Amino acid sequence: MQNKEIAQRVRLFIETCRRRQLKITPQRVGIYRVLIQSKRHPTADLVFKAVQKEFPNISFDTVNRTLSTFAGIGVVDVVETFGGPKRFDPDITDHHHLHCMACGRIIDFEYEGYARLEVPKAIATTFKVISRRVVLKGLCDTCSAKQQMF
Amino acid sequence: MQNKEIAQRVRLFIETCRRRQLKITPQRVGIYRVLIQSKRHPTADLVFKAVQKEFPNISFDTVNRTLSTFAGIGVVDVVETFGGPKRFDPDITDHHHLHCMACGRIIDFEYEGYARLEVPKAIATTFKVISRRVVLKGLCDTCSAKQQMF
DNA sequence: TTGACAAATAGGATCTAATCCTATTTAAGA
DNA sequence: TCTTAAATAGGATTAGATCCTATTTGTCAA
Repeated sequence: MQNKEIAQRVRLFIETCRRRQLKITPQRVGIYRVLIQSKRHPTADLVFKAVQKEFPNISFDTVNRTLSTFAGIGVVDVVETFGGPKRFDPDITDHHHLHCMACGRIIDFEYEGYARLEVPKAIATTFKVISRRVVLKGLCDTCSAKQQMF
Repeated sequence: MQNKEIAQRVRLFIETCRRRQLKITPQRVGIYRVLIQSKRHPTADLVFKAVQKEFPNISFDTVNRTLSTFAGIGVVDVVETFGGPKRFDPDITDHHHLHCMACGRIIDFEYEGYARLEVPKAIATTFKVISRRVVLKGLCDTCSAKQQMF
């Protein structure tokens, strides 16, 4: 990601914080910068370790709490998992997930075929849908090569 | 669920265990019976508490380990969550999920529109898909009535 | 600018979920 | 039966997440 793009996204992020009356702290900006540059679906611990390079005294609690705050204002997504630590997704545009059941890897993909996954009418009336995603479980190429047991 | 249906499912379950060379222990059968009669998506702890009524000395570890074993042989599903304890789904037929972001409730639904969610060709060649599910996040009726903040 | 105040942070304590360890028991096949 | 490997109970340990409180800091109004 270009420095220019990062700066632009940080600017938008700051706007969002103001709109939501969240204080702009150096920690929050630092965490956000790490997030948008991290490879996909980091855990709080991974973000913590990365942010520590810039803020040696930052606490895990701050990172974790901040990630939840970000999720609350829609700046980051919490992705579906099948156990284990929470994972965050800085890519909040529409996309879908493959989950490898053997190694736990999550692979993003986009597909127009799912572009307008329509919500059944019966549901639309009782449930306010905010995001929609297709989740495919299975085995990635490396893992299915290794084992025949599934 | 009718006693007759339970007995039939237990019979099939026992067959599956034999096929996989798993010993048929009273604990396993007890856990399985609780599972198929439990309301949807119980945690290991919930299953544990229910099974304790029949087996006062059963340990949590046994229940938890057994649930993983069951998931391994496809007798139960581990469902996607967004943090918190693992949840198991005794309904292994195709269906989809609504997740309420406020109360955490998971609501099952079926919809023919999603019946044969085709897997993109590019993916089918590198990833062995075992299950497919549409996951909708949002707010259930009770929660969206309470809060306007999303 | 400065001062006041609510919000945010650091750091440790606590809680909860999950897994591991080991002695004992038990299912299943010979 | 007898044997053996698998499974269990129960406690210990680990990992992830949250909570608590004293201190610091961003923001807004004077």
